[in-house]
Amino acid sequence: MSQHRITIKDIARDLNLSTSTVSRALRNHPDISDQTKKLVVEYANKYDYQPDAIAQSLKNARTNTIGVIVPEIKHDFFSAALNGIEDVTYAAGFTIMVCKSNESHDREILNTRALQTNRVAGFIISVAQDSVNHEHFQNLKEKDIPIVFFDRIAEDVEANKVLIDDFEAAFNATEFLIKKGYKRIAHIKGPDTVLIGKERLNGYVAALKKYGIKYQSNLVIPGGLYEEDGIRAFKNIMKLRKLPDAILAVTDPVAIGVFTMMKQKGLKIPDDMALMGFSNSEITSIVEPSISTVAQPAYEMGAEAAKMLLEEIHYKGTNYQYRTIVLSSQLIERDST
Amino acid sequence: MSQHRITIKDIARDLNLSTSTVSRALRNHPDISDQTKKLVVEYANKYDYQPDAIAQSLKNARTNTIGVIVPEIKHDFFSAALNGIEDVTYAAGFTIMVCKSNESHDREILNTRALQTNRVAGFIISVAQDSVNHEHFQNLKEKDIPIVFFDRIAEDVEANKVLIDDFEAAFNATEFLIKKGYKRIAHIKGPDTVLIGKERLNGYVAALKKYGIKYQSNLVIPGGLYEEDGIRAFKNIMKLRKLPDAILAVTDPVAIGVFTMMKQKGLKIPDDMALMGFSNSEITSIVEPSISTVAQPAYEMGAEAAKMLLEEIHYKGTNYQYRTIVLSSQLIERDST
DNA sequence: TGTTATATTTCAAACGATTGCATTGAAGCA
DNA sequence: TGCTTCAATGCAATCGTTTGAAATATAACA
Repeated sequence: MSQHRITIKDIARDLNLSTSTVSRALRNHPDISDQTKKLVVEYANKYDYQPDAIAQSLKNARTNTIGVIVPEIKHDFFSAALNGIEDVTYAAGFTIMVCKSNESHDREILNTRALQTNRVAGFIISVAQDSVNHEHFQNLKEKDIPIVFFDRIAEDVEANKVLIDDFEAAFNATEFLIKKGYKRIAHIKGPDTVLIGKERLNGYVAALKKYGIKYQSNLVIPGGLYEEDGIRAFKNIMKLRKLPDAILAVTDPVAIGVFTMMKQKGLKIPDDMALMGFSNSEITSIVEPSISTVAQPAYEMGAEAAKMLLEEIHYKGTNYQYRTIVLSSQLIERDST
Repeated sequence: MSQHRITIKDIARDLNLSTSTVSRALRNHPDISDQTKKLVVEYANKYDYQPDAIAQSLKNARTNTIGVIVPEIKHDFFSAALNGIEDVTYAAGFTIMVCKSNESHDREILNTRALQTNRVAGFIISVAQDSVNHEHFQNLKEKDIPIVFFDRIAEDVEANKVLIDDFEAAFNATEFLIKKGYKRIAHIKGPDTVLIGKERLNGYVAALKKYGIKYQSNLVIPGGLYEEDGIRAFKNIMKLRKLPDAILAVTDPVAIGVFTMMKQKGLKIPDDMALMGFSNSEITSIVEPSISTVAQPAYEMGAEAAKMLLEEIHYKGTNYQYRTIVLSSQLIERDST
């Protein structure tokens, strides 16, 4: 019943050749005569021979698999990035192993172990929110396993990186709000552990400063990255003695959380309060009023990360130079501001 | 620099033991003395020994990897299903290789080949829209590689399957619209190649019949599965001599396409026309008016598919019985109807 | 015909882990 | 002392492929 797959040995036996000859014939080695090559290749095609990637990997000490670790899959930004990664790696004949850290440091560690155990040729990682240290990444580096970080960078790890200029993007977004005439702009910030959170906060602060607006710490609301964080933050905003007239949320999901709360409370957007998100999730363009946001090129970030990783994997020289690619983000003005 | 990973051989050499003893000690084989076990295990921990999954796979003729093929990643339904799959397989010590068919038959074939080459222990598949035949799946079956299909089933392949009762769900949705008093209910259908499309259409037709409403073929609009299909279909609907008073879309993305067009055309939802989607994407609850839809338990479908697959992989008996799990869908009434 | 060069092909080891079988050593017993 | 028994360990083959080196066959030349 189970006709197990045909191997090089089978071909060698049936054709009265040695496995080495078959192997070389299939890889078009110059030593092998055209006649033999033809024979072998035809036989291989006839019986649908496919080399065993596992055996090849063992021999070559390297797989054609890329390990990908993301905090979450069901999230427009990450699923778009995964699309980009998959397309590029697929085109290069690689396969991706996808792990999800669930924003947990421990699970991220286990993910790196599992993927390492599977000898992936390299890693593409977006760091978990709760990642308190990066020993597990340093560990990979010590073993010379290439890593590319995207969006959620590990600052202290030397590696290729793909990101947008979060500082600049937040600066522009804030500047935009200021120029629109908003006076009390609140910012719902991300977790302190995540670099993008810090950068975006800094951009916000810098823009206020440039326009001579006094920075008020009570207008910076601790938030998070997801919808429930936005909901929680909004409730805290509503407790303020004096309400802001605009909110800059650190991510779109946070903005969505705020958005639903605003509607629920009967607040008019943008008249009572303006709202701005971050990353141009599909949803921000469809809700009403549509939400202004900063478009992050998620697909491209994934694709660029994959390209860089493949480049590093194939690099043969001695001292490889890490790069950081900063993709441009784009402010998208909609009805919420 | 690159301190390559430590192997059983290294341990054996350093401890003056044979590799067999080390291997057995690590797997807690009864033949090995406690003293030796302790020695080996401590040494292994000290140097962070991790067995090479590739070598193990080669020996065992089986990996701890599950191959997943979905038509698309950036889609609420699939990314939620992927979450379910990842959680279950992760808990079982398996890793997933994710491929995306882009709804293309050819790419689906190449995906199955690539994953097979990587000797995945089994497949979880949602069939591509353009999949014209299923030889590549039959091929896997002949090699006794377990497959579980979810949502987009291959009817003609005997295997485990996870789906919702699309017929019933569409029937209920249509019945619901009828009871709400809608008289001319149009249906934007999916591609004929996809089973869920056919089933949903049948459910729609059956409900009309039950309530003595004459089936009008011009109210069944060829659509597709995605937003652009909805947009296209809506344009065709607007060409009808007599407009429908409700639209049942085959998927949420299609409904979203219709939704944006309706807004653009200034149609009042649900007064001018009601709208109903399929699968409860997050977005349907946030837009205004919110869109009624049929909730598909996407995460659970993925999780169930993964559980079934693991069960089949671990099955030791002789004649395995395939099952089809039908998860219940739930009609969610919102403002669009 | 013997020698050398060249074209093909085979041998054998290797990748890292597992496992049936053989070996070793010590204890137990007559 | 010789034999058996049993626990503990080692040997060697194996999974499927690759690859340096050796072997063989063929041709070419003197």
